[in-house]
Amino acid sequence: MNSARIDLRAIIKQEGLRYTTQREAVWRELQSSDNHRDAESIYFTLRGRSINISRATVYRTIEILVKYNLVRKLDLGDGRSRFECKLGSGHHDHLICTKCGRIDEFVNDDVEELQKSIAAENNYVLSNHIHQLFGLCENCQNEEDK
Amino acid sequence: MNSARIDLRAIIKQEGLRYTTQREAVWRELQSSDNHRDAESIYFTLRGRSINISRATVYRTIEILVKYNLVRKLDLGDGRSRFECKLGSGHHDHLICTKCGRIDEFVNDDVEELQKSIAAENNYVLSNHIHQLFGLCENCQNEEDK
DNA sequence: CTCCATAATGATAATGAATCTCATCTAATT
DNA sequence: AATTAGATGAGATTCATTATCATTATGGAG
Repeated sequence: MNSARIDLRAIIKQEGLRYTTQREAVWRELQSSDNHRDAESIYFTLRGRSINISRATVYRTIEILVKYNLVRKLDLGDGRSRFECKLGSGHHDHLICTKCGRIDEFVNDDVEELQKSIAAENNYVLSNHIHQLFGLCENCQNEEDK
Repeated sequence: MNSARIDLRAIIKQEGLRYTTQREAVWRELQSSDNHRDAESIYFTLRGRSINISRATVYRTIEILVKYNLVRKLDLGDGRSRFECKLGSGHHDHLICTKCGRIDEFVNDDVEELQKSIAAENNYVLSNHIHQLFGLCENCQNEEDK
């Protein structure tokens, strides 16, 4: 895998933007931590590490990372956006436990193929999709039994 | 199809709730109009018909309709919830044009089956899902050519 | 290395959807 | 018609996110 710092710096520079400590910090945080992080969590983690950053800058930086396809924005239905680094893992969709909030990822090529035919049948040119399965994860099913 | 007014009144009564003009109006509006309505649009439509109603009541009524499975809540990714009447159409998912906002519906049993196996493989008990395909509709593809 | 234009930041105000509060109103039973 | 608990409306509140704008700092020029 490429060094992420170099990747971002290159892109940032190429666009005539400036490579700042805040932008680097957000990008590192998104790479090093679990996926499905929300902006608030990133904000507090960085503040906790004595990195000067504001919420606005967290959002602004994520916006850039999304724009340059380094980060994917997720809407898991709980009112806040989640973000995941796109390096190091291919496309996947999500299973979400409605009880404990656990998030699992899945990949299914058959579904992807069907999406293409559905789009074709309806004369759409597909750009992306949201596919989320909600239910009870294994642990929470067992909890229900008690 | 059953008379909707009777349906709602019956459910409302059965639950010890009260059948009000506001609740009837929201329900009628959701039935008679296109799907994918948002709360604000319902609010203004009803106000435009000289029906006394507040935003809060629109939201409260929709909450009841969703609870009793008469209405489905949709999140189409534009920051506000949409609602569609569940009478008169079976389960379906959505194709959304990213340019003009057009919304089409699709049904695909193969995908539904695959969702079940994906859930099973991951030891989830499925309760619902979100499946949305984003892209350019036929009209907007043609616009691009010009 | 210093200067400097201007991009980026931070504090805070603003926005917008959705919910909550509470005084007032009204459905519906007696 | 009286009663009472549920329902409503106006407005306040919340929460995530975006906009504003004065201040700061990056990075190329000299």
